[in-house]
Amino acid sequence: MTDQSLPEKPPAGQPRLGEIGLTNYAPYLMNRIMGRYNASLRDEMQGLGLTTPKMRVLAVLSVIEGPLIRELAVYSVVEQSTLSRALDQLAADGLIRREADTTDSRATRVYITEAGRTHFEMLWPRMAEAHERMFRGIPAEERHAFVGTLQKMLTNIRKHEI
Amino acid sequence: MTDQSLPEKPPAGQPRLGEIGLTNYAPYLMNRIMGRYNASLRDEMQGLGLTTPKMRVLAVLSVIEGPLIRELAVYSVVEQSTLSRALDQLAADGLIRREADTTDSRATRVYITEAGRTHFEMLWPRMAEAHERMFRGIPAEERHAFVGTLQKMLTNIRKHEI
DNA sequence: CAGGGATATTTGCAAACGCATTTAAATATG
DNA sequence: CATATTTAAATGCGTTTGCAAATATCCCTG
Repeated sequence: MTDQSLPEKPPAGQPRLGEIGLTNYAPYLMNRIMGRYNASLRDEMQGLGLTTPKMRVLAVLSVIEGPLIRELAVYSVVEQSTLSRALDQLAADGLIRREADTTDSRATRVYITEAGRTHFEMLWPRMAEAHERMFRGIPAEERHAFVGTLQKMLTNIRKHEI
Repeated sequence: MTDQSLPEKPPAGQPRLGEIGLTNYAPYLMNRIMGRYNASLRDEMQGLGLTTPKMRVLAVLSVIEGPLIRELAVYSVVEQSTLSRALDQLAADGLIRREADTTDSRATRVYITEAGRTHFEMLWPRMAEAHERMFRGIPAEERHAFVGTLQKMLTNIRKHEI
C-alpha cells in the first residue's frame, strides 16, 4: 500500500489522519480486513443460499440457546428489521424456530433446529478456513494478546447493553 | 455477555465455534466492534449530510493524493458502483474533483478539493473521539502490538491487489 | 386498577446497494 | 495491423436495507 504517512511528530492535540497514516490507524485496518473477510465469506455462502445475516444468525444460535430477537440482533450484528426478515426465511427453510417467550408475550425467542445445526456444521469449515487464512503466520501468543485487546475494546464500545 | 463456551478441550481437527466461544473468536469480536463503531459514526455524520461511503472517501483522499477510482474503492472499502455514485455527490458538493488520467484515458483520478479538506477537518475530531473511546484504558504498548497484528492480517487477506 | 409511557417485534416504503451489463480505451495475439 | 481480450468506470435494474410507523403487550405511577 502506498501510504503518504509523514515521519511521526509527537502531536499536541489530535494528530491528523495523514500524520498517523492509514495503515497505522486501527479502525481503518479493521474495516479493510473485515470488509474482505466478510466479502469472501459471502461469496462462499451464496452458493448455499445463505446471506451474511442468515449465516451470522446460524453461527450465533449454534452457541447461544434461545435468545430474544432483540438480543440476537446485537449478537449477530444485524439490524433488527433486517433480522426479522432473515428469520422469516430461515424459519421457512426449517433452520430455526421462533417460540413465544413464556413470561413475556411480546417477546420471541429463537432456536436453531436440528436441520439448522446440520446446515451450520457444513458451513463452519469455510468460516474456520477464512479465519485461519486471516491469522496465517501469526503465533499463538500474539493471537491471544490480540483477542484480549479486542475483548477490552468490546466492553468499551458497548453502550450498556447485553 | 452470556456465552456458553465449554471448558476448552485441546481440539483435534477444527474446534467448533461453541468450543471456542463467541467472545474468544476474533472475527466475531471485530464485527461486533466495527459494527458499533461504524453505526455511531454514521449517526454523527448524517447530520452533516454524509454517508459512510462519502466519509470514507474523504478520509482516504485526505491522505492519498489522486488515486484511481478502482484503487479508491479498495482503500475506502466501498463497492465500485457505490463509490461511483458517492463520487457524483461529493463532486456535486464540490468536495472532490475527478480528473482524467494523463496516460490512460480510460482511467480517472480523484482529488480532494480545498473545500473537501476543510470539510474533513471538521469531521475528523468525531472520528478521533470514536477511536479514543474504542481504545480507552488500553496502554500505548498494547495498542501498538494490536496495530502490528492488524498489519500482518491485512497482508494475509489481500488477494494480490494494491 | 386505569392510563401513560416503555418495550418487543413486524411491516411499509423510499433509499442504498451490488451484480451484471455497457461503453470506451488499452493491450495482447496472430 | 486488424481482431480478440482485458481493464476502467458508469449505469440499469432488481434486491436488500434500514428508518419510521404500526401493533401488541408490559410495567409503572398515582
